[in-house]
Amino acid sequence: MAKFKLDEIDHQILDMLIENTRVPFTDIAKKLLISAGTVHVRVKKMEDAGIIKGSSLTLDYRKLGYSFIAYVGVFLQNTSKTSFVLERINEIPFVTVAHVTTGKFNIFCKIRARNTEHAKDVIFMLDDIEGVYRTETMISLEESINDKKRLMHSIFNEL
Amino acid sequence: MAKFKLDEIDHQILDMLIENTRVPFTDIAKKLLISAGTVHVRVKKMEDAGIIKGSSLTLDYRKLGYSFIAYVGVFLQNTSKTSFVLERINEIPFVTVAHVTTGKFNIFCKIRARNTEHAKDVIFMLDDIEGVYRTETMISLEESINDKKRLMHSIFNEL
DNA sequence: GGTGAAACTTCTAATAA
DNA sequence: TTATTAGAAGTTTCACC
Repeated sequence: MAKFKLDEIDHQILDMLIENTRVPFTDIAKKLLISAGTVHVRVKKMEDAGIIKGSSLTLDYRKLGYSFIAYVGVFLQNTSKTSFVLERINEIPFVTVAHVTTGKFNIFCKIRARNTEHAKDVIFMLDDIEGVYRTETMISLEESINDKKRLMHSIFNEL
Repeated sequence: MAKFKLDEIDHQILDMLIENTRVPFTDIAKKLLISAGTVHVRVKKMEDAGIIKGSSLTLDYRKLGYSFIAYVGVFLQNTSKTSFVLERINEIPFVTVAHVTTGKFNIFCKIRARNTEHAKDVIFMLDDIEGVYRTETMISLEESINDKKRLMHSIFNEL
């Protein structure tokens, strides 16, 4: 995968958009002392290059009644069943992220649920999938860090 | 935490914005057969209520040269050191997420790095934090699922 | 590459229903 | 609560640096 070259202006644009995707290009232009047209062209270029894959809202799931987060490690009976199991996992909407991993687990999921009762149901669904040997759950007591922006800064400073 | 009431219109608006935060309100209005002003008022209401916490770009970190993802479980010598350790972890920009957890680990992190070499450095930084007993790493071979929208649909259908 | 201005589109807030 | 509307603001294109 080729590393795309971004210059300082691109970095600054991404930096502002990462914090708020709806910040007007005219504001970005003003801050960076360039024209709004330039911002537009550069954003488009980054979209075309696939650097910017999309944008999404950050919602407060607690306020929607979903305050439970857990990570669930999945052990398979046999790694050849990985894609089958992933397909089944994909049918459970409360699993928001899943990775195939090396190390302790074969598959590693993040789940979101209303409460412990509901989480239990979700974990049982995972346990019940054919090919799953057992699971191990880590309940999140607190999401302490969640920071895209800091990473971005490091990436910028290194490039 | 009170559960905020969203009606079908709100759901649909969120649904469209989750996929693309820059979709014009006029487009949303057209699709839902309401006025753009109404879309505006409803989005503002959801922002004021804190349901919508913000928006962010989805970037392709691989294209930026960061294709390595791992989860790292941290064992502490003593849980009383949790907040101290979290502060130190927070100084490592390549740790993008951290949760305090029950279960196997005391703290659970997600890291992003350029490659295995770089990941090793990051993990060593975690290991070196005072109060950290040891760590356990799970390397992501493949991010198979990452879907906010599906969760949103379930939340909508349940409310 | 970038600019600046024109043409076009969207947003927003006030008013009315 | 929702719709309309009109002025303000933002986006996008393009001829020209």
